[in-house]
Amino acid sequence: MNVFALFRARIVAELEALEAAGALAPGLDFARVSVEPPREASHGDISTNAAMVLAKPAAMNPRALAGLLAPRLAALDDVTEVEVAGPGFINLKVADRFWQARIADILAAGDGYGASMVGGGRAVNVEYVSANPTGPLHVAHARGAVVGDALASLLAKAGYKVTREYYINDAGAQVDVLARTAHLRYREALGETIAQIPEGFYPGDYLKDVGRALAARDGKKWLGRPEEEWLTPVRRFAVDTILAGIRADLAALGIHQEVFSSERAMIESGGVDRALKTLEERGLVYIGTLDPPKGKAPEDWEPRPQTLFRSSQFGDDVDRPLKKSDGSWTYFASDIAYHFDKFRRGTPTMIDIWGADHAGYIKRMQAAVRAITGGEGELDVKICQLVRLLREGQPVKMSKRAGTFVTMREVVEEVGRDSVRFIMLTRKNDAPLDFDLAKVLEQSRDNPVFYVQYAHARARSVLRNAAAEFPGIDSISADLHRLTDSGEIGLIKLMAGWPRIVESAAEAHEPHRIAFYLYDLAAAFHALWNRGKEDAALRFLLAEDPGLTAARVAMLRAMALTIASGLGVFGVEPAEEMR
RNA sequence: GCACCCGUAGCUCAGCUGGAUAGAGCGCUGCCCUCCGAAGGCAGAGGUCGUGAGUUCGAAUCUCGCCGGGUGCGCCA
Repeated sequence: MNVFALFRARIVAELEALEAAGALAPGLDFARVSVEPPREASHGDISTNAAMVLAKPAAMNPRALAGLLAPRLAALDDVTEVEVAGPGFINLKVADRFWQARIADILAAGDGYGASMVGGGRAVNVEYVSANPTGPLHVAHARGAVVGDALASLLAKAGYKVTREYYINDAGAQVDVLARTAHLRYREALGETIAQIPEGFYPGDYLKDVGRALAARDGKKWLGRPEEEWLTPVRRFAVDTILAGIRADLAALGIHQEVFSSERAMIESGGVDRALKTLEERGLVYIGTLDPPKGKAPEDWEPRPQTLFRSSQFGDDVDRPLKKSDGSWTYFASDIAYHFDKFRRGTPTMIDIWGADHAGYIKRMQAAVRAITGGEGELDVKICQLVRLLREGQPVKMSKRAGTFVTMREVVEEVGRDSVRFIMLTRKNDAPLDFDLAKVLEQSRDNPVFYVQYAHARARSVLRNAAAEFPGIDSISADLHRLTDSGEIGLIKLMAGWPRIVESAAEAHEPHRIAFYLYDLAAAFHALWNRGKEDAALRFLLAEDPGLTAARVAMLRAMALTIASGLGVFGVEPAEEMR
């Protein structure tokens, strides 16, 4: 239950009653009425801007309107105090008994606590990673992988019907380069000496394995044969092999996408022709010549007529080419077809997770989606900025050219998948991220992974002690009204805010908010714990007061469940104890 | 040249889609371990939210112009 949504409904009901009574002008739009926790705790538990946003349309002074509404809100169940503050805020204080009762809700919901139906079962497609099948995943891919996966889980928790998808770019020139390199390594595996990998080939050692595997499967079948004969089968073999490795890398991070879409398969089944025909029917395709990019004109620039898409009609800066000068489709063309395909599969809402270098591509893709779906489809693109890999504050050297880049797998093996997943979500997706391999293993408040896990482990530790020292303790039927300390009520209020966090983070497509929420929740819990050191009456387990102990055990169970629920969205296993 | 992203405490970053006196961590200063895990906690100092206008009851948040940093810019994907 989102308590703010609950109170919003109650407040709107009172506004409607005022309308019915003729105290307010009829036909007011309540859409802008928000009900939120005030930033300052001293302002109460719940705050609404209703009087301020309705003042103008109601032709009233905001404070006068607030004066009309406030007494009605004061009469609501569980409301103990109402004040009109500042320019017209109405602040409510809510009775402890209301908060105490939330513990029972959380225990009933279990680690699914926070699940919501705001998504209404609407279909969403989240496409992420989609790295070229030309090599193993490296750390930068891990960010997109984790962000996409967590966003998908978050949307599912908020009541959307989510498809997790990976787009295989197996049709471009890069997979031909892959095939040629694999063939070279294959010759090497069969005894030829390859002095140096030529320019324009993939230098990474990982392709030696592909060459050996091909030799093992096909023997000398492709030796001394012209490229036309082996290119297609070798390419297929190499792509399949690399892709299997990528899937294994993703599995090591705990990521399992249910749909893997092949660009090549889509092209071969006529998907691009179908999509372009649709655009043509809408009159959005023409032959034209583009201006050279200003300031950075390529040396070999010469104007050429091309098949263009009128993306500028849909918010893009210029029209974009659909065909290369040799008449073949551009990547953009197949990407349009791919998004059209996702749309036709029944997901008008699409989210793509892209790397930083693709930022300049967003406008044209969104333009294309709007155009080809007749405005029914919607594309949101989340850009994941670079990950700077550090160790003790010093940059870890990476060089993709040399083929010695740091793979995702190495990082997962060094620090563990849970740490990788959590750290990747501690920044907004569009902010660069520092990932310090030493810090994530540090046991200090400075390391959010540890800090949040520690809170969970501490709570579980107390619960284990409770089971040992109070056999048969019954936290389910505990008298929750015994939880009256301000720290306890404060912790419960934070826990009660979790469903709202889920809903707002899901709607904003911002899973990182959960990381900050969990950190705040952990901080409140650690603070409460420490107060038990100064004041023995605040310790959770009290031999002389089994009733209060039972209530506190219920609260701790709820705390652990809330953290587990949040970590669940991240795909992180909550720790039972720290080692 | 154009487009997109970013500019918040000495450093690293939050800021709930426009709300009230802008918040954390690190670092600095001073405290709290006979006691459920001190791997933690409490308190203090530290800010013209890059800058100048605009929009309105109200701007770190929205709009426009500058300044600074990053990324990208037909026939790569």
